[in-house]
Amino acid sequence: MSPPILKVPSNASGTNPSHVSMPTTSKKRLLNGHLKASSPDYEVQQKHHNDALKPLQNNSDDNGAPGLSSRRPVLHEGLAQKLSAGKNEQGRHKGVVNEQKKAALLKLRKELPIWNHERLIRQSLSGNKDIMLMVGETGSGKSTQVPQFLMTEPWCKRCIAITQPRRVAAISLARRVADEMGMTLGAPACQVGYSVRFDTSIGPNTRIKFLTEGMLLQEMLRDPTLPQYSAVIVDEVHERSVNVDLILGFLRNLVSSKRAAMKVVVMSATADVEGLTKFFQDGLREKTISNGTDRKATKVHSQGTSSSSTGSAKAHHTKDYTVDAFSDRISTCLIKGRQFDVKTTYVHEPTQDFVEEALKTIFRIHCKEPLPGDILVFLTGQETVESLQRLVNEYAGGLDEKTPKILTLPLFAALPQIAQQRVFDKAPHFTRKVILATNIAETSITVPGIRYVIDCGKVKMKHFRNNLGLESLLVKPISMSSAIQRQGRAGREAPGQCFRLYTERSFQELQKVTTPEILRCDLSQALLTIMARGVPVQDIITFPFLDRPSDESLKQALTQLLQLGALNESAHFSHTGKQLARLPLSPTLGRVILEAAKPERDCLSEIIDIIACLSVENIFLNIHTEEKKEAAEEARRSLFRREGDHLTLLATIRAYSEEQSDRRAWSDRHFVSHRAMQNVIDIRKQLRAQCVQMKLLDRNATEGSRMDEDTKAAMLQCLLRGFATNTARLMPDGSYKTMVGNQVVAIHPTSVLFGRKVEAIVFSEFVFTNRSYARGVSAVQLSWVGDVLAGAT
DNA sequence: GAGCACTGC
Repeated sequence: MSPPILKVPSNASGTNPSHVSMPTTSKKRLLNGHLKASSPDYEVQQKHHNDALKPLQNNSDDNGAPGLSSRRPVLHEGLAQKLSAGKNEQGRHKGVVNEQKKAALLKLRKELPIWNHERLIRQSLSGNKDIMLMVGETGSGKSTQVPQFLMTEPWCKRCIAITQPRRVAAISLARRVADEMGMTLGAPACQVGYSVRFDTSIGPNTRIKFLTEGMLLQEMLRDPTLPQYSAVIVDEVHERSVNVDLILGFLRNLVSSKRAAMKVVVMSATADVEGLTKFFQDGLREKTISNGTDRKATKVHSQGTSSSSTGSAKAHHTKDYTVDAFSDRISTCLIKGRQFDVKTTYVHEPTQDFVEEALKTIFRIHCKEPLPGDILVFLTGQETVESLQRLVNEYAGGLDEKTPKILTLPLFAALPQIAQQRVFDKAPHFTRKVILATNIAETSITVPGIRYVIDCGKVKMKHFRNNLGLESLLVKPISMSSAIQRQGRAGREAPGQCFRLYTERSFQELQKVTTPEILRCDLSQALLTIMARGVPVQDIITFPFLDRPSDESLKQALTQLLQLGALNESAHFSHTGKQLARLPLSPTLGRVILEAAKPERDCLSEIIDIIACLSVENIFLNIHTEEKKEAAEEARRSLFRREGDHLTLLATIRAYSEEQSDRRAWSDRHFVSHRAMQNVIDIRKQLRAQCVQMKLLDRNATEGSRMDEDTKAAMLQCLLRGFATNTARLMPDGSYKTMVGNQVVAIHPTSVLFGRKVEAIVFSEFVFTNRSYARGVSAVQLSWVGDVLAGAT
């Protein structure tokens, strides 16, 4: 196998590429065993980590997290070090470096707003005080300092867990805290570790463990009481992911049940403190009252009114709990952040076209305000980003020579990493950077150098419609907290300005906080998560949701789980349900896996490959230009299968796997996303391991390679079992109508079956834009659909 | 003949 070519990111602004040292990279590639190390994402990580001696200077968020997200696994420094030659000397050297780092960092730590609160924070969790709610504004240092304050407390005998919504944040926080403690992340002696999907660095001495929310939930599957931890710190709660809501519910039960000695810290940037306090007080109160009284009645009393209103829990709770005997077990802590003033202006009249308004505002700022000071524009999606970019570039051509130049930089998730990285490069001389971003810049990526923010006031958001059972993406007004978050991006390094492309009146009318995800998504996976961690079906109604989803959406999710067999006929959580919960997949995709493992189907290896493809974003690149479109069609022809998109995916992953020399070049040739394919390979590996562990797959089973007629039929029937309700039949007029609900649905133009007429189809995705579309489509026999529908109901 | 924000196991 010839080594892949190492691509050093090159760009016009002349960034020093010296952070990519060839020996290290080759070493990592050897250790990883395949092509991963040559991915540009890895280089980004290196760059940040080598900057450890000058922390908080760039790209560092509140947490010290690098701003750019990377999905690629990182190898542990400790392991790499052990395998390198002359390790003793290097180890000593490392020790000196560690001490130097530690000393340099201590100076910076002492300047953090949180530093003077150490005693108070320790006291807040001493004795019988179990819960602390902490509001720490951006830049307060809470994520890095609080675990270090607490780890030496007498009650802290075991590990401290601290959860993060994103992988990069967990990894870079761990690295930062290890540096502050003078340790080497990944070395056996290190007291700091992390755990994220596909990548773990935990040693025998780990005392502080950063992990993603999903990972903590995964650990609860083994033991819901989390006996390995003395404390759990839940960070970034204001983002209100489904997982964080579930974790808070479990932790409330845990603390109030007192089954385990457990301290809980809830941290947030803009928390609704009253709502959270009330939430945990209710838990403690409920437990006390339920001693000897009617448990059910108490539970209904304490949370029955929490309806699906979009606001926080605050609105429902009034005077009866304000003075509470349990409040001494809960403390609150407010830490000021480090934020410069941001002057905010509004438009006087509501605007029709925010792209045009943004264009005007950009040039108004550019011509009036001196350098330095880059502009960050918040837009809704790729399309608005690209059209504004065209406009700005067009107008920038007409600027006179005395005015600084403009460099426009797009920023959205679908953009290749190498292009995302450009927002971190220093602007060329006499040039102002204008970053055109989606919501990715609100939470995931912190762009340095921003003094001006332009906020269109809109966001693209997913909504789940219960009655139709489908999700759609809609452009919606942002919430007030989101507007404040965007505004704050202008004041990270110096006083800044924020231009809101909406009126002050519209701002006042915005929803206070963003509707939590749990109120607008399909709940089947969340319910599966809850039940697999020991909550019986009938107790779901009393699960402590911070915001309770509507009965209707709960019922819909239960119906879905019943159809998939996660609940048996007597509505108890079944063995199938337990198995589905162990798979890192949606319940429907999981069900397809379980079906494929049945002896009469016997196509698990093949199905795992297909499911791995379905659980990443599109593996085929979108083509924009006409000539490329033809080239892409030609190149992909060998991969297409007439049976439909699922077998096409299987053919693609197989061709990719068989490519031994240069998979990146293969991907480029076939207009396939190399990044997505690397992800597919990781997921396939994880799914195979999980299936082996669950005794569904033989350890020595070969990778999916069969494509005979019987296997093909078996695969499609497995897909049908998971997607029984995503089926449609051909009507005499040539349209397709769903078997359940009799709705018209069209095959999406990106499907290989587009324009074809087959008697019936099964599809893995249903999207609603201008009309209803089926995406991920395969042709099936009508009789099969009849069978599966009869069987499932 | 379409047009998809962002995470995570």
